[in-house]
Amino acid sequence: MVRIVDVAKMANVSTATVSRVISNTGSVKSGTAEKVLEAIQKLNYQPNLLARQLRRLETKTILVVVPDITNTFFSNVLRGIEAIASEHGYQVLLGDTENIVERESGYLTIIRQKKADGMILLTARSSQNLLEEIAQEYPVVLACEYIEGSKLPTVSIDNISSARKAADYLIGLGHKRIAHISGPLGVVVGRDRLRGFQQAMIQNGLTVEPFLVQEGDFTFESGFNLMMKFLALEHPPTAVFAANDEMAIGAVKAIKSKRLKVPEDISVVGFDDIKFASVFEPAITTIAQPTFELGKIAMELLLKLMNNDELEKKQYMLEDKLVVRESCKALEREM
Amino acid sequence: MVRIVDVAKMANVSTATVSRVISNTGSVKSGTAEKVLEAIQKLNYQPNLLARQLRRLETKTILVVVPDITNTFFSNVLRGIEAIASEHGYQVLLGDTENIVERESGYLTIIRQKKADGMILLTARSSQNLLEEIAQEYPVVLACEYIEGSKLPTVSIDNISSARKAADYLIGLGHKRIAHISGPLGVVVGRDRLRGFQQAMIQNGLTVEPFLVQEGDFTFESGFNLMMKFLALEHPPTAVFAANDEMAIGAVKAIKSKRLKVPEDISVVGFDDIKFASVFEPAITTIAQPTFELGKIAMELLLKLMNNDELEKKQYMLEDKLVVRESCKALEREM
DNA sequence: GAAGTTATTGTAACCGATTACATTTCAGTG
DNA sequence: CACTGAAATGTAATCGGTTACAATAACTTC
Repeated sequence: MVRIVDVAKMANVSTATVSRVISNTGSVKSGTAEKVLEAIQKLNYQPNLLARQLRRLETKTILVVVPDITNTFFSNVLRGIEAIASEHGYQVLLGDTENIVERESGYLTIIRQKKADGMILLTARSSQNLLEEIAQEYPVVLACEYIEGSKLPTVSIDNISSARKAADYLIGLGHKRIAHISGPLGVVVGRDRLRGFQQAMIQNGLTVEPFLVQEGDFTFESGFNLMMKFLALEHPPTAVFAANDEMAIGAVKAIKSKRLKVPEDISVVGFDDIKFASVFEPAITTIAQPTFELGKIAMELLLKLMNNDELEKKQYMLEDKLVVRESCKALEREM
Repeated sequence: MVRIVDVAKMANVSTATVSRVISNTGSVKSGTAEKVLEAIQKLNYQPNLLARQLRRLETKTILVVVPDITNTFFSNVLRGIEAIASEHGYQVLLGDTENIVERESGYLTIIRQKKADGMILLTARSSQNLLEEIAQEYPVVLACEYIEGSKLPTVSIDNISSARKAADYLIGLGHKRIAHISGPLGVVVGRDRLRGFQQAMIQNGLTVEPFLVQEGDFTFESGFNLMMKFLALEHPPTAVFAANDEMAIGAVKAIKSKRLKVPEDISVVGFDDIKFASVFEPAITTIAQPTFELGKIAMELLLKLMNNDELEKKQYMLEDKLVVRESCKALEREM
């Protein structure tokens, strides 16, 4: 391995000078700099980052914890994060919890071990205490999911109002028996989207039938299975709001498996606007979150935290929008 | 920040003893160990990994470079890698090139800077020389894509024979005018799948019409656009083999946009078996690669390389299989 | 109880860079 | 030409652990 001393020796200078040339700090005569650069070239020298980082006590790495990297929603947020990160010379270490809660806390220790300068959580399901404790000491930003009553810096959409928007849309189309396939209720987004759904129903004078709210786990399969439950009813709902697109697509598949049609027989609304939502047939009407933007702002926030800059604002709520496609239809007949 | 000396002081021992307790090496009296552990607890001490790694000259981190993390094919391979990696105490640093070739070489320097002990490339599009040079000095494993004539440790399927298998299937169904939407021909997988297609055609006495082979770039959009070109022909092909599922789905969408049906009017075969291939309608007939397994074996290979173990075998070819679903149909009438 | 082992603990060098501080070089000035 | 201040360079401490080696303690054996 080529070390800085090897370069120094070859160029006939001290390691300090080499270091100065590399990092472009301090003053070095142009002649000397040339000699050094030449030696670096010749030896194909690459500074050992571990050593540098140890000395500077920073890693120029941030950790991003994702619940499911397979989901394009998260990978798109990730891209927003990466764009800003690399702009500022930061590398992104990815942690995929695969929806296993325990893995999350595993990743929390990475930051305590100084393998990363900060972290962005796209999932926050582990104990709030642990999280707040870590956030006291290290720069942490929550994106997409937030924790009620917590003062952690957060970037997200307003899941309650978004869900309300989705339900309002169905109600506006004349639907009255509307079912909801929720996300896991142990997770804030799951609860919030349910709450938004309930608010919309109540505000419009509709009742939320307990059986028409079923708890899913954000997977395609759960969407399929829960929809099958609804379909087994004597009077199935005329519309379904699923808490994410994967479950919405699962629901559509279930409906089709019963030889019913979407949207003619049953309308379906999803959430997230994953890539596939527009490709699927029928194309899924859904709530689009500004994924890239979410990632971008989260990273910018984290940069400020790591710099100890003053934050004008700690919680950001971004605008989502309802993307109307083909999976919903106005209710004509009574069921 | 709590350092090892703080623990040592509190427990009234030397740093060496503390270190021994932490890493469970050497002998320490159980009484002393207890004192140390207590101090660690009390101070909430976490060893600084940078320092440890610098001393040990290892990072316990591997780098995985992916062309597109949004593609479930790659994220599934990644899961295989992660499973084995974490089993052995390794962390996975993810690099997403977003299909930009230059980014790949950017990631290559990470390993030279000792930020990772080894790397697995799920894409190998940059200069072969650079790659071989790096591989001389550092542990590198290629997965999914391989480089012709290179002696790098590789795990992949046999793209040529797989593509032949796909084409043979269409030929077996009676198709004669078969088109191919290839991957980028600058990439080995792209070339190999094309070659397999050509071999199958020729072996079955069919001609490969030049216009019926179009070069795509693995995106949904390119599949759509190229299929539109085929559809503009006076005699469109009766079957299409796309070099990946995204393009296959794009092709199906194009076909449907012309009010034609899959598979009744045109049969389509994809490649990779991404999650969505089975959900899409019609469900796409495709070549399934053992993704998890690919990742697993790649990581096992890398572990051996990093350990300087003898490799019994450097190139692994895994079995793929043709998954027959709904997107193909036997040709009945002549077109 | 002395000699010989073995178990336990401590001291200090080391990993490879960065950087505060010290020293040398050099240009400019009176 | 001596003097001054700035520029260029060097020396050595430092980051926070690990570990080779040295020193000490504890235990056997005769």
